[in-house]
Amino acid sequence: MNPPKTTNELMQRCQALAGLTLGQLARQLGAAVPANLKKDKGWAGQLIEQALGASSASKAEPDFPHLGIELKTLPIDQHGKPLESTYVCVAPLTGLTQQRWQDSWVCQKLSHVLWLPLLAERSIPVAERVIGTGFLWQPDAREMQLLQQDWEELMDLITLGGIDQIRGAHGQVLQLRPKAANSRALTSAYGTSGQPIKALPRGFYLKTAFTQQVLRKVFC
DNA sequence: ATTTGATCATGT
DNA sequence: ACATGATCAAAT
Repeated sequence: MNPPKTTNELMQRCQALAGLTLGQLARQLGAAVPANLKKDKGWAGQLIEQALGASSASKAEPDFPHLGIELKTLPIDQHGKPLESTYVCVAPLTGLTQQRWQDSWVCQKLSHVLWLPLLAERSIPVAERVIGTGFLWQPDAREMQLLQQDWEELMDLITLGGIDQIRGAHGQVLQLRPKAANSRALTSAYGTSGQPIKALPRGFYLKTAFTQQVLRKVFC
């Protein structure tokens, strides 16, 4: 699929997907549907990227560079409640330490998101899971402030060497969790005295309560 | 090893 | 029941 040239074109393609099951979409694209997502956790997201013409899979860029839009699927239950926290990006444990919030990876990624809800209760077979109505979102002033607050708190802990004290429970809307192949993976970080150490790579995630509010604003 | 896409599955 | 911590696959 070629990349959409305009936001309008992107949203039209998105509309065309609403109501389809993953099985129907996979058949259109000639893709096989896995029996479960245990070993294909990103399958649905990548299928939808392909359907919409996202051009930068596996690159550190927005999904639609020309439009500056990031695509995120959002697994929900039948009541519209997010089933999972939403992965945003990896956390820089070294390097860009004096970064301002406005320049941060998190802020840039979240500044323009195309959310695509996906009815994905685990009791529903993968092929029968239904694609919802996608919508464009930009954080309002209140949401932006909550995100910035949590980001600054977490970045302080990282730069002050508190990486191994950070747990998922930190932060109101944004949390820091492991993001690695397994718990033995290591990357560079700062220790409690500022010395270089090796630590488990982390990523930023949006908590479900936050994404639920985003959905409510749009559908209520 | 990193960054993309996330969901799994156990502990609380 | 739910969130936290752990994990899987592909591309680079």
